[in-house]
Amino acid sequence: MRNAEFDREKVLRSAMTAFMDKGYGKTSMQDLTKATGLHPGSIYCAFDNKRGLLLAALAQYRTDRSAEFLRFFSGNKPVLVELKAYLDNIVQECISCEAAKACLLTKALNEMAQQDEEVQTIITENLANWQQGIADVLALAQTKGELSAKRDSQHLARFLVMGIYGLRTFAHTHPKGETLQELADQLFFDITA
Amino acid sequence: MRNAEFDREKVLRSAMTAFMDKGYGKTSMQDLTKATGLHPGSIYCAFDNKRGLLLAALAQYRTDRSAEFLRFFSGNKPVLVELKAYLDNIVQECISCEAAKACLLTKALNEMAQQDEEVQTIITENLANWQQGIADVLALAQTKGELSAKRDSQHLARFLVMGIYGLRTFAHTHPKGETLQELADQLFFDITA
DNA sequence: CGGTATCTTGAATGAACATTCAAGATATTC
DNA sequence: GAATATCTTGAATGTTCATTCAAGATACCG
Repeated sequence: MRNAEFDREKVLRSAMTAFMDKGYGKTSMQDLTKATGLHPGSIYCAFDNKRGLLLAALAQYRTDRSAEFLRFFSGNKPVLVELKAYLDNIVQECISCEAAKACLLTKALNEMAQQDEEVQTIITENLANWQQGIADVLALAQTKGELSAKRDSQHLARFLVMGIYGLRTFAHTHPKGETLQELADQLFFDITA
Repeated sequence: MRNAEFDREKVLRSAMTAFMDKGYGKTSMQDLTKATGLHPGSIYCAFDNKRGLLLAALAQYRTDRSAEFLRFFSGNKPVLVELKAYLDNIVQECISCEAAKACLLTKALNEMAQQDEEVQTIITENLANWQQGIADVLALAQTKGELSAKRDSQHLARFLVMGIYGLRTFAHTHPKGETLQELADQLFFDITA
């Protein structure tokens, strides 16, 4: 008997980064062996193939992002304050990482659209899950009286999610930080005012 | 002497569609010969290589989109009515085409980010040009008194463009038409109210 | 109508790639 | 410490792809 030597989470996070840098298609197996430190045989043993590694990386991404979400919405501060911090963090991500690294889900979604139905389904479910998280947060803000209950929280969540998608695409064309922050502020205002 | 036999515009539009369907990387030369009806040699003769064909297709896309823009903003109706029709048309595009086909520029931008600086520059310029077109339209609406001049037209244009980017990404996850229309309506309201 | 410049054709080329697999290494068990 | 089950290694494999090029076809000119 003998156990695998590599740290699965570390490997998956390296793979995530590689996929976010170049996209799935242009990330070669050689890139992945360099990024993960694993040899081809090990990758095929552990994840079946390149696509399997993508699926595993997507699962890890979901886990990591969920944990991050819970950290931001711990309930220690007013919901809207937490939401503002969450948005500001997204802006920082867009500025600091080289733009492309913004979100594995949307990056892969753009690339895989109409090509790999299973991957697309997984990504769509993850994004729907995230959107529901946002809707729950907004509904909580409404019951706490921080946010007007006039507009449906699901409706607001859809608009906010759309805005965040747009913000990330906008960041590709406009690496200037202040513009992104201004847009995020406007988005927050339109949702909460 | 002898002239080329193919119709350049038709060829470029076929190439555009092919690139929008599969993305640049996954569109093989075989796909392109099938889509354009040209043999490899002819493509290389006319456009140097696959990348040259992409550049030519991007130029054609810009031309086509500019013409479409002018058609929508001809000045026959109130600016805001024209703008609403323009947005509704984008929604229809997202619904009817298989989502991926939404916009060659953003699709290519997502794919090429951090990889082909020249292509990225061309795309960014095209998008900036489009954004300025929107800003001009909004400024016109302000001088005509259709739109409050309280918010800067450049600021409004950025927000609208961000929204449209987001709408297109949202369409990938949510092919349902009414949701997209609702989002577009909300976006129009937030800009004009 | 013949000559020629240019275009078209599609098989050939070489590079890059995902994947496989047999040999080597090493932890665990008895 | 020997046996063995499992993991690691990385060169080999076969495929796919962008690109080339020489032969063939065709329009234009004199």
